[in-house]
Amino acid sequence: MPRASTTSDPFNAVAEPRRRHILEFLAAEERAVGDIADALELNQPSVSKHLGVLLDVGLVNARRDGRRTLYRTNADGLRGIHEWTGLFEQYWRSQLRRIKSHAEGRK
Amino acid sequence: MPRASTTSDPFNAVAEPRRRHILEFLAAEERAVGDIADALELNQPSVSKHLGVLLDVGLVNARRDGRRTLYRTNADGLRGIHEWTGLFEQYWRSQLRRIKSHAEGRK
DNA sequence: TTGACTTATTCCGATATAGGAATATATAAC
DNA sequence: GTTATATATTCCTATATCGGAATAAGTCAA
Repeated sequence: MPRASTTSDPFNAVAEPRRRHILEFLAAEERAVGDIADALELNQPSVSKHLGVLLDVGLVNARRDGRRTLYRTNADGLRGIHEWTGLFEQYWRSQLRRIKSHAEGRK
Repeated sequence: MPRASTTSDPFNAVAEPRRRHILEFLAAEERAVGDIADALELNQPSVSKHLGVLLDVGLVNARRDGRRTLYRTNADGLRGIHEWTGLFEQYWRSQLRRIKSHAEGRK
């Protein structure tokens, strides 16, 4: 079986670096496809395809404006990932404590 | 070009649901491969392969104990993802505020 | 309508999977 | 040594990608 579809969930969608760049670029304000392509130095079809994936999993919103389509990051779609990784925070914290106390020469 | 290698970075490694389950299972304490396979109802070779990926990107640590190999989640490897998604927290917060104030009938 | 502009879609090729089965390797027990 | 146990690796197949090029589709202007 191949890897799960990127359209299936946000974890897969953000596994692609260019899609992360797009999400960063669209976080603060909506942008047209061409502007994204220019800013990130990608081909227009490539941008449209990545946006399609992000749209499918709900990580961006789209709005038509004349002949342009304006996209913007839907940050709420990233909360699930943030919360999942947050489950491990206690562990990396305690590990840091161990390292720290060791460096300080304490048991 | 295909998707980036799963061994290249944690984002790709956690895109696979079974690997996320493994990380959860190994968060609190180290476990042997067979125990993981039993608990998550996976075949042993499948578990070994997933652990190999997680080990390559530094998301687990391994330790030999007789004929067993004990693995444990290295939570620190997940901090990068947590921090990246955290960049968007201000946006989902402000969106929640908008929704909330709208629901309360305020402008 | 015709043409310009913007975005979406299709077709293609190359490749990195993930699972299953079988096998190899390593360690312990007898 | 031989056997049993635990884990890693190899080989195979099916499939989901990603990028590039070309094209289609939607929208506006004259």
